[in-house]
Amino acid sequence: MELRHLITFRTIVDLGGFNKAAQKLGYAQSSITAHIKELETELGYPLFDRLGKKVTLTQTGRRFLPYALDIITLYTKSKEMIKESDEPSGELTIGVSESLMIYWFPIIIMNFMGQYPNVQLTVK
Amino acid sequence: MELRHLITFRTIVDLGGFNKAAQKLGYAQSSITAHIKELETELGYPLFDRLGKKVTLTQTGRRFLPYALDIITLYTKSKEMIKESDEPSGELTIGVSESLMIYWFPIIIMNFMGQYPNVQLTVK
DNA sequence: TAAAAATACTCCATAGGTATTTTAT
DNA sequence: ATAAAATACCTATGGAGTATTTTTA
Repeated sequence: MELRHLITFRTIVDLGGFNKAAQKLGYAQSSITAHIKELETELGYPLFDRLGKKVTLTQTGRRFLPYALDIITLYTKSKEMIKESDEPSGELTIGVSESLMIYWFPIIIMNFMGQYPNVQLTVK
Repeated sequence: MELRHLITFRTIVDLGGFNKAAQKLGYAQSSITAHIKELETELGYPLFDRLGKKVTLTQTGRRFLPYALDIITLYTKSKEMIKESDEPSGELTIGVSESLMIYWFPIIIMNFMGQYPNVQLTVK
């Protein structure tokens, strides 16, 4: 199972067609066909009814959709989580002289807070 | 993202090594290395600390594991669900003559009930 | 006949295997 | 010295594209 097949699947459902999905995802139309064919083969059932110009979810497709969506969001979240937990976080207290505070510090603080939003900064 | 990479990942964690995972999953050891390398590249972080003879989960690996497990079970469930909803289910009531009932019916019923466990069968 | 998907084909990337090398015990 | 993973290399499969054909509205 390839995540990008699920993404293709979802995109077709969202946009209502293989062509549109191909455009949006930057694939050739035939690649979209291949993605879905792959999924269908793996699941053992067709996901779409092909009716010439229109394409509709089969019952299997309708049932499979929520699983596909869940898997996509799970993987997305896992990546976000990894990224986030790589960032500095927690509390940080620093002391600084008044003169420095006036000239340089505001800029430095702004930069820092922008870069590390999960650090709770206290200035004394 | 390839589901089989996640399965490989889980198997390594379960068995505690690339070689054992390779054996269990029927891959060559180098393929296991490739699977993990692929995952690590995609996530942007190493999943294991390689310590010569031993292999340990990194912090990222530990954090990613539950997501991997969830994705695997989700996909597995989706396939089961599709299979099940393909099977006949519901209630079925049939009438049968006594003579037939005595000789053939028991066998037929047993077969039927074995094949379609979701059909509630009533014999009159 | 026009719009959309399937198919045929071609090319290249990559998955998986074998054999070898590296590394920590 | 040994057990385990990484690496180098090779082959075959398959993923993606282009061009064409099929289909039904």
